[in-house]
Amino acid sequence: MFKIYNTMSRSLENVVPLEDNHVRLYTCGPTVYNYAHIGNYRAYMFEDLLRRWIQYKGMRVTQVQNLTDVDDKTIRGSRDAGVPLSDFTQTYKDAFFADLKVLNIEPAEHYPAATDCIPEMIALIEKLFEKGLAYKSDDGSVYFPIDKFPTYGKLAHLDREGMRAGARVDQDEYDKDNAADFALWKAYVPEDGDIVWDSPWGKGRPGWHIECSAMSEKHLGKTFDLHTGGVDNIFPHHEDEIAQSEGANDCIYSKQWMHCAHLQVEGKKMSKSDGNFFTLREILDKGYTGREIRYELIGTHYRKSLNFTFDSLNANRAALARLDDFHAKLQECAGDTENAELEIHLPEWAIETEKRFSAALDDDLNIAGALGALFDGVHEGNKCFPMSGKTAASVSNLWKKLNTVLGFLEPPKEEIPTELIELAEARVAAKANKDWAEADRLRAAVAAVGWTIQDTPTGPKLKKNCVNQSLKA
RNA sequence: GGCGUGAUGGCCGAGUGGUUAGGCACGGGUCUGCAAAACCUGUUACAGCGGUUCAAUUCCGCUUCACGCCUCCA
Repeated sequence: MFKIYNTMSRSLENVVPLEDNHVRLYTCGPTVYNYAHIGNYRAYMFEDLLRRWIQYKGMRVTQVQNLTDVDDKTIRGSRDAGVPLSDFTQTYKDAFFADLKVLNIEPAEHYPAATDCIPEMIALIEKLFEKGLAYKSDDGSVYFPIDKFPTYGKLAHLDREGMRAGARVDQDEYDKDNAADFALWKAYVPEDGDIVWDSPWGKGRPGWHIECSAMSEKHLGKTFDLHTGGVDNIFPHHEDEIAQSEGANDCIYSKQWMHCAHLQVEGKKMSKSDGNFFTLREILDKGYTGREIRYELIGTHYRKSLNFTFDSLNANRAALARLDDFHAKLQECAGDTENAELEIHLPEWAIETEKRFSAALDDDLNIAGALGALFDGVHEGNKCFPMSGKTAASVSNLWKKLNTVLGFLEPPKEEIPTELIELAEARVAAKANKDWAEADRLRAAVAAVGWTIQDTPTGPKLKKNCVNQSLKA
């Protein structure tokens, strides 16, 4: 049974879909005003592991991830760039999807953009008016009166006393009944330029929180199974979504909530002034691959803050190389063994590996435990080489199956340059003549262009070295 | 002020009331022309102080330290 830590109940709970065998999942997506940073991708990576694990358990997933393409930042960005909002955000939408590919994050089923769902948001706000859960202020904006929603604060576990009015907001600056009331609809201001929609309450644009309430309902219904995001979303964003949706629909919004901790870089909170702020692209430019970054981002339990460092990124290369080596040997032994009913040829240690792997991920996505099991399996498997074709092929099948969850087990295909193959062949000849000096010279020549020759019983093997080993921040 | 996390060996990181996590790095050995990889093997940790217990890194309390949230940041 798959157990997760539900932020709402603050306890471990089984994942049992409301609809038979179908998990409906809402994951808060990016605000497309810039290239997403690796902290963003930590969250999306956690959600990727989550959806892949649900599928591994034999359930179907419908995931919705919203794209916030209208808000203060996108409007400011498009104005500064002097391009229309839709052009401005399109650049970053495209970049986002390209990044997901690089990281091998499985696409969600729906990526609704806020600007495509304005009518749904307006309808939801109208409903809140009918229930007395919305009011228009003197500035023309529409707010949600949290005092009229008794359970406000149930997710964040904040009470009215805890939310000290004026703690960080000057009450006088607002035309709200209560400083903690949040905007459902923001009245038009000149800085918004041509970014404006008509509504029953006048021109303006939607507030941020209403977006997710409207889009989740559109694609997943009034009640769905799981809602996720970064811990910083717990309050106020998710709390406000609950107030809006449960206030309007009188039913539970999301049955369970999961939140991932933040990512730090070199032990500190990412910030531009500390020089440790990185977009995915910047890490790639330093010579790391999407696969290596995936391994780094997925490898720490989602509720623990992840310290992203270049040292650990470098260490990951060695770990991945160990996995790749095992994989390569497996392929070699499997050859083109036919694939029928290979499961029955799984050796005991492989069965044990799968068992431990599953038990770990079932336990609130204990990825470190799962990886421990995987590496133990590699260790056991390494002792068994050379394996029979059938055994290797069935272990290889298990490897593929585990990779549907991990997404980094298939090594990238490397084309070996023909001149290197020639060098390796020349070296075989030199070795046959016991001309060790020439053999070493040829090996050095291969090494000079970033490749390694490994002598094996079946001849030399060429492997590309990890690139840019010494790169640092 | 309120709410809430966490402190594990050189580094990263699981887990457990008494029995090997794992990865990286490092040392020794086997194999190899030499390497590489693999295998064998070594270093044996749970912030501090109390308490519960036959037994605590694991449960409870306190202390110290670090971190997060308390209005739009994943």
